[in-house]
Amino acid sequence: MSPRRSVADTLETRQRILDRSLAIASAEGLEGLTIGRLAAELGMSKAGLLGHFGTKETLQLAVVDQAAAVFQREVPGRVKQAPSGLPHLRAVCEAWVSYLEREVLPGGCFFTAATTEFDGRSGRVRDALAGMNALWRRDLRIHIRRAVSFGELPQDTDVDQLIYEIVGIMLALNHFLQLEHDSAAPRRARRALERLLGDGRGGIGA
Amino acid sequence: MSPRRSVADTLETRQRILDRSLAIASAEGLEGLTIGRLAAELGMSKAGLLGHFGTKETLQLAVVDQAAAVFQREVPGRVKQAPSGLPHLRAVCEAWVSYLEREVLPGGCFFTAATTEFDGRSGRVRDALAGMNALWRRDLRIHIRRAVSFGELPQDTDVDQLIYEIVGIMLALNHFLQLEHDSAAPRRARRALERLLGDGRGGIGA
DNA sequence: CCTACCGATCGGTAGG
DNA sequence: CCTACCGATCGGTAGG
Repeated sequence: MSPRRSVADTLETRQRILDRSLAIASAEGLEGLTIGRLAAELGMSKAGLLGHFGTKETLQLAVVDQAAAVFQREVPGRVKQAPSGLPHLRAVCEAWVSYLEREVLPGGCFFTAATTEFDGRSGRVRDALAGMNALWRRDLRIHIRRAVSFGELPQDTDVDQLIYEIVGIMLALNHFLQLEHDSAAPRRARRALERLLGDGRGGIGA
Repeated sequence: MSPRRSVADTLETRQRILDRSLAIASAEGLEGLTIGRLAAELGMSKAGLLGHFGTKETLQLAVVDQAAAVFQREVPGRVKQAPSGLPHLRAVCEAWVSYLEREVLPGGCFFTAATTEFDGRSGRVRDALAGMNALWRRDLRIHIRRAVSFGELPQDTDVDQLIYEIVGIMLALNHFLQLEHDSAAPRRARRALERLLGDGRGGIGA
């Protein structure tokens, strides 16, 4: 009565495809992820592979979700125990730096690469990437607001300005690590963050 | 005696190819710049087009040079009259923000897009991009050092830290403009720069 | 600068 | 999950 492939096997295959896809896409881009190459690396046929996703765009959307899951696990997932407010914000930023420093994914931050690749286009992949970025900024905003309400950051802190500057620090970290292989970059990122969030005196007033 | 195509005509055609190539590449990436599409948009044959460059890689390298020429004209070229030292550094950064704000190239900063696209690869294009980035950082370094020696920035300024943070501000500007179409981003960039370079008191000490 | 052509690869489908 | 196949496009070349 049981099918030759159980549901569990199917899900496992799907996960294998996604893991390999994410590795390829973070190193070579979401367009560089081609069906033929992916099938060859996985030792399966293109048709068998496409059976799991239907089209390349659906695969790309699934890869975006997978990347978000990895980021969620490696950054906010590592600091759940940090006290609310400024300590949590600092812990999240440190986990973010560490995530980039450890090169969890080959080619650095998947979202930086994919966002830069798709920001000039339109369609569902671009929208999904923009949505993930917006969700993450919302997380940051929550932590910043808490830190302000707890008096750990100045009352006149410009929240969006602070988010802007944190994002810039992370983009620069990815840039100097990936293009220059600059091992001093994580230190520079931490120092810049320290200046923004260090002791509550360096905050960004209005 | 004169050839059907003069040297001037040939150079003009070459420039037409480069201008169009740069527009395509900054919007769609250096790999998205395909010979067939470029030839179609220019109303010429692929063979005629390749006659000017030989291979796609040579074309890509020429596009990198062209992008550098545009950046040179639009950023340092616009502030030659600014007084040496901190005023020059601030003028260069303002021209850089303005360059991104005006969207001189469709799709934003060509170098940001191309660098992210090629940072995980090897080869001449990647090396050319890394070289251009290094040259530009050298320019910034010169201006920062002058500002320090003139006493306009603190003596203990960490020059590479300052470059890191300026680059982050510009990467974030490109990110928020291109992905979020956030019209407040230039203001945030200027504010962040003001905090770094504003009045000589916000400098980055060691 | 052109036409005509090459092998390779693209995303995807038919049929099983 | 497979084989076999599709039309389209890729970078590039031969020959003029």
